[in-house]
Formats: sequence, structure tokens, C-alpha cells
Amino acid sequence: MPNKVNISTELLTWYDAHAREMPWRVPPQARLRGELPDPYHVWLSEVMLQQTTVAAVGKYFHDFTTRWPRIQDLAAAQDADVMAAWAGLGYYARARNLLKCARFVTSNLNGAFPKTERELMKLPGIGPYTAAAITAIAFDGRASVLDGNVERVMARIFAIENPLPGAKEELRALALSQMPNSRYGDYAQAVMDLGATICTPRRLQCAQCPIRPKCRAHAQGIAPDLPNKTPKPKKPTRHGIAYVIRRDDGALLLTRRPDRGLLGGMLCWPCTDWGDVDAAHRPPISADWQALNAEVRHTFTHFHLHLKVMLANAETAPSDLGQFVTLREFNPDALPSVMQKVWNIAKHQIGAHNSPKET
DNA sequence: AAATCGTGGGT
DNA sequence: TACCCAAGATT
Repeated sequence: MPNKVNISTELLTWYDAHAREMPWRVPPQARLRGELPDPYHVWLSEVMLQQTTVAAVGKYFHDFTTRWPRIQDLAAAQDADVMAAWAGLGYYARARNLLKCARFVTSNLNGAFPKTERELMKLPGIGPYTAAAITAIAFDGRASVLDGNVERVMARIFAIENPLPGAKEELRALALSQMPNSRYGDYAQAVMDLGATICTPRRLQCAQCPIRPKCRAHAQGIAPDLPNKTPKPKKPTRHGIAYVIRRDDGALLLTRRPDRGLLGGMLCWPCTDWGDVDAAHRPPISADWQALNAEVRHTFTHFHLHLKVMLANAETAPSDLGQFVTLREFNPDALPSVMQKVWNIAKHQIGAHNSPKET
């Protein structure tokens, strides 16, 4: 039985008046005049926005586009520079895939992104959502985006009580059924803006909602309860020790993690493995190790981490342990957040230790 | 196909 | 505090 409800007209009208401004976005009035955004900007912003808030992305998008204005510039960048620029944003596989993708598009596609979902999906780091988003937003192609916002909006409009992620394909079909016959890019951004500002997970703004009259969940008084989700398992806690090695000239020893796995490709302090019980002190080099009082607590996607910090002075270290970074070159912002926390503890101790010398 | 992969903000 | 959540992709 065909579904006659359609919200695209109301949504586009609402978007014309309420579209949020973002650095990578072309506002609806300009799009109606035929202007489209730079596909490089759309791709970069969409990858950064994967599981990441607009607020967190802002600074990184500005940094990347200032430093690498075109995709060819990014393709020519050093791996270490891109990983450092991404540090703090999380999900570091995105940065590695970003570079792979930039180099492929530059080398094999003359710097131009494909315009179809099928072709975009072949590129590293571009999945179903991002392929649809680039198609619709950058090229105004007919594509239906399905992200967390769209899932929530569809679940409420149609009062879908089946829990996610099982209900995903059902919600995908409903989202597809709502597509207008033009303005695909504006429509995609309109649904996501609605989900981000009106049809939010909590503290819904139904009084401001342009499609409230068509919302079955609102009519039934269950909008705040949707979408249902299967409960997540509790996170275990893991334990480890981070080792900060300092040369007398102030240089610090850092190691680069392998490309696969947690914090892959990122610069880190040498660490023990992170296990279910307190880690035994296994110093990476023989030295006069000092245990610091404070402990780093950090939560990853699927476990909590308690990280003790130990500090030692050493003039040399085996190269397979890592490399000394001079005091001048050391930039804590190039470390992932958990390792920045380690530094914040270690640097206080170093400062406390050194200050008597200088006075 | 269920598990893995970060981080910061909101409640 | 503890949990939820964010413009998901990959294996």
C-alpha cells in the first residue's frame, strides 16, 4: 500500500527560512540561483562530520582548507602532517582514508570527484551516507541520505517502534519515499537540520516543527521515546602505563602507532598493553623511573582506560621504541586526546622538577 | 554481521 | 555519575 504522506515541501520551505550557516555550505537562496559548493569542501566536511558534532568540526575544517586549499594540496601533504592536523578529532582511520582518497582522486580522476553514489562508494572512507551526501549536496544529484538525524525524523513521522539498528532498512525505505523531485541537496540538508535543531533526541521542539501535523509519533504522544534502540553493553575498564622519556635537552620520545587499530597512525607515548587488570611496570628502557601521582582517565568508544604515567630521563633509546622529538618541534596538539592528557600530567612534574634548577 | 573505532558536550 | 549522543565506515 503506497504511502501518501510527504514532508518534502514543508521541509524545503522551512529550510529556506531556517537553514543554518556553515563554512562548507551554500545557502538555499544561492543554490536556487544555481550555485553549488566546492565538492572538495563537501567531501572534507562530510568525512569530518561522521559521528562528530558540527561544533567540533568547525576549527578542523578551517585549518584543513586554509592549509590545503585544493584536493591536490592535500594529496601532496605528508602523512604525519595530516595525522597531526586531525589529532583530537577522533576516529583516526578517517584521516588515513582521507589521504588515500585525496591521492586517488588527484592521481586517477584529475582531481574531480565522481558524481554518482556507486562510484563514490568505491573511494576510501566513503560509505553509503557520505556517497549520498556528496551526490546530493555537491552535485544536486538524486540521492537520499540516511544518517542518525534522518533515522530519528522518519521513526517519529511514521511512529516506527522497531528498535535500531534493526529498523535501519525500513527507515531507509521511508526516507527514500520522501524525496522531492528537485533540490536534492537542499532537501538532504533540510532533514538533517530539522533533526539537529527541532526533532532532537531530547528536549524536542515540536512547537516549532514544520511537519508536526504530519507526525504520527507526535499525534500518539510518543515522539520523545523514538527511535527505540537496542541497549548497549556496559563498557569494561582497561589499565595501562604510559612512559614519558625525556632527554636532558628537553626532547621527548614518541612512537608512531601502526596504521591498523586504535589510534592507528598517531604519535603516542610508549605504553604497556592495555589489559583488564593493573599493568605490571615493564619499562621500555632501563632508567630511573618515577611514578606520577595523577592518573589519566579516558573513555573510548567501547572501553574505559585508566592510564598511569611514569617519567624518566634518558639520553638514548633503541630506534624501534620511537624517536626523540626536540623540545622545539614537540607539539602536544599533534597527539590524540588521551595522549595529550598524559602530557598534561607529565609536564607539570617536569616543570616542578626543573624550576628549582633555574632559580 | 557484530565489533571496532575517539572525543567532547549534554542531561 | 553514568549514560547518551553526533552529518558512519570498515572488516
